[in-house]
Amino acid sequence: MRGKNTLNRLKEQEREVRKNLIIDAAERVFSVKPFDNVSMRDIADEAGMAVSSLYTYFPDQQSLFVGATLRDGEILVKKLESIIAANPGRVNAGDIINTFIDYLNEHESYFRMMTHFMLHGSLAPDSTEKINAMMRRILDLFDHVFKNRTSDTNIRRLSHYLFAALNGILITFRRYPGRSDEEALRHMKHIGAVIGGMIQATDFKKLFP
Amino acid sequence: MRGKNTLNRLKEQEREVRKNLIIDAAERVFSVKPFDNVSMRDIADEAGMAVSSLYTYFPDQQSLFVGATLRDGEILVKKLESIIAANPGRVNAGDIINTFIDYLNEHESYFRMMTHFMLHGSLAPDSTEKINAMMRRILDLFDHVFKNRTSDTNIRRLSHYLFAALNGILITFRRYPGRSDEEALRHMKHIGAVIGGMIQATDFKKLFP
DNA sequence: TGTACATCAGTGAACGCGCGTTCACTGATGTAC
DNA sequence: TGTACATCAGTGAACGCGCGTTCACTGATGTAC
Repeated sequence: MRGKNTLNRLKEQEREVRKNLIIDAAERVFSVKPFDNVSMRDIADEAGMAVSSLYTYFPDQQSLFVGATLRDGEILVKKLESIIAANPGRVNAGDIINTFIDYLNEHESYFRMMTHFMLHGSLAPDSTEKINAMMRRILDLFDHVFKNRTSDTNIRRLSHYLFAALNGILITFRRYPGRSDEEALRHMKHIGAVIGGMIQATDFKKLFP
Repeated sequence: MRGKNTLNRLKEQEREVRKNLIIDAAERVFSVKPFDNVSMRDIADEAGMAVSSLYTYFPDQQSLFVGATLRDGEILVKKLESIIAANPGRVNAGDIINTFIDYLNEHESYFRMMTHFMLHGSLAPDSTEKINAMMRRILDLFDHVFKNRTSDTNIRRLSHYLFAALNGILITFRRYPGRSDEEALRHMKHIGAVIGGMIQATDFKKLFP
């Protein structure tokens, strides 16, 4: 019995490793092709396995895509948490903004999926719930930027603003035609700095009493 | 000769009318289905004609989609222009923001296409140029919000910020799960008001010298 | 006015293609005796 | 230790489907004489 459990546990771990390898491959494909054009065949090729093997680890395509989103989202949340933990009293807007931009710029997969889900809306109910839960966690972390600077209702609204504005920067300038990736990133950071500067300079208690 | 020209001119006008009817139908479909899932068959059905007839007016699907984008963009530009013309000295950020949000909220097609092109990037060169030209016109109009409030370089950067932030609002909250369309629009206006308020309150000369 | 012909918007069926997914099978590994 | 059997990740070929696009054709309208 005991031996059997150990074996099952090892098998389960092995399964997780494979799942992650598949997601790794998927992300490499995402960085090259538009999200909606990525096929199960593309991912299988990149992972060096047969298409049908993907279905051993993910019941269907959407599960694979959502799995990748959640894995990446988890990492982003951890990064934001560590920034906040480093300076809990006074969280710097610029640090949060730059971390967010860097992360979404690097992790094409996460960025593409988020916008994809936002634009399409239709998603299996439990997937929607998982993605929403993650968005709420990110908003909770954004709240720290505005803490003690205005009422609680306004804090959440400002986090929504920050989240929307950052998404907008990525979507609008990530693939700005005629610009290299480095130029695009630099430009996004500049615009991010505009947001950060305005947030730090604004007296929210006075502006939204 | 003269008669022939008149006939040709009438035919050309008739052609434009048909093109617009097709685009009207396409927009009705866009408002119901995700942009990437709209097929030529959908549009033909909605327009009440055979699929093959669409090709009498548009050489291919992308031309039809770009045609719709440009037509809608033109209307948005006109609206923004009239706001600016009404009060050229001191353009109110809130008016511009609300017009933009209302328009993109109503014209699903324009909104979806803009984000689609932004996310995919790959587009026939002359289509890219046309869409970019329109984006530049919109940015030029946004410039008026910041005119005389900072240096010219900063003005353009602020217009980029405003454009990105507004796109982000639409993409993030247009289809917020569990909210009705009216609630979503109200929320977007609220966040838009945050942006407008901050823009009006910020002393850009001091913040970005 | 009547007839033969030209034009051309619009049609319906068909095309090839890539997609997500399924399934009978393989073959390596572990287990039982 | 050797043999028969069970398990199961991984395979390759096939499935049905919806897509964008093409094309030979139709039929109404206009033109020439």
